[in-house]
Amino acid sequence: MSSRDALDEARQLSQMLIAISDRAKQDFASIADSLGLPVHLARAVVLLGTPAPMRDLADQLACDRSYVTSLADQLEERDLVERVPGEDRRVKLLRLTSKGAEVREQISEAVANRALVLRRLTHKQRQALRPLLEALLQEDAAPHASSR
Amino acid sequence: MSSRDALDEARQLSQMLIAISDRAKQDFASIADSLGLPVHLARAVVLLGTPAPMRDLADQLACDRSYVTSLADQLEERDLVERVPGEDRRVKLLRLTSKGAEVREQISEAVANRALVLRRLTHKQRQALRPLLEALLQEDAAPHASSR
DNA sequence: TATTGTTATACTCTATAACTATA
DNA sequence: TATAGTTATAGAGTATAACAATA
Repeated sequence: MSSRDALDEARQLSQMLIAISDRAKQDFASIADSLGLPVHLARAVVLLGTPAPMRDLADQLACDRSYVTSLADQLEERDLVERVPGEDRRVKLLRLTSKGAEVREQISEAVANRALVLRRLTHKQRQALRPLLEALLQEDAAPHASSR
Repeated sequence: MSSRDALDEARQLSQMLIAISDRAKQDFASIADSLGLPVHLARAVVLLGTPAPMRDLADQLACDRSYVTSLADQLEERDLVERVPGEDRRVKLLRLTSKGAEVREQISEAVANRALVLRRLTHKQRQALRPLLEALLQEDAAPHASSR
């Protein structure tokens, strides 16, 4: 019975967390949209605060290198990014153009301003929230003998 | 300056929330996978706790009716769901078969057991978390004159 | 006329495999 | 031989549009 309650509580909290993050993603999508960008391009722009090898971007986006090629093509078409040669001559870095940097600034500011955590929580509540989120994000420790 | 800090804090917290929900989704995906189900079918099974018109499922999944047709086909192939006629003769209800109900029970239990909120938080922490999440999920109230 | 579910079709996002140029 | 980026192609997931049956 109390175990059942715990499971229900877990389900509820999990669903709330997912709903919250879905909202945050919607917010991001609508910001990207207001700038005329598909979400995946906006994400890439945000990640390119500093010029990076295409390979690194693939790692950060957890996607294939070939997909980064297509992202880079789209970003170049929009004049947001340019490919610049790396030291290792196999490598190409993606670097924001000045327009790209401007767009990145706009996204970044809009995201922060619309953030649910700012609109809905007081400073004190945010302070209370952080350690809870940190606990949730702990890496799986050396698994207990019993689990799994 | 303190405004800048607030924006950084907002970014951090938002990213943490998204990371947490991504994990929860990964967990769900791996549960679905362990039962041999694609995620979208597992989600549908979870939603079908009680028989529902295909139209309702489309609303809950926020997808097109035509896509529900294809979900229903796949679920029927696996003998998890059957189409039963509704009162309104245009309507078909999706109802879990006994196998479907069993699978639903398995998913539900696995989800709750693996839930990060149970694995990482104490009871007290969960109690502290809930009101914060509730605040984050408040509907947008009558917008302030200033906003937007 | 409007709505439910279906069918056929097409699109978007992303991956895989094979290729090139370097290392 | 292994790695970075590219190309061509294919797949999964989902939508759109037109349709039949019913309301």
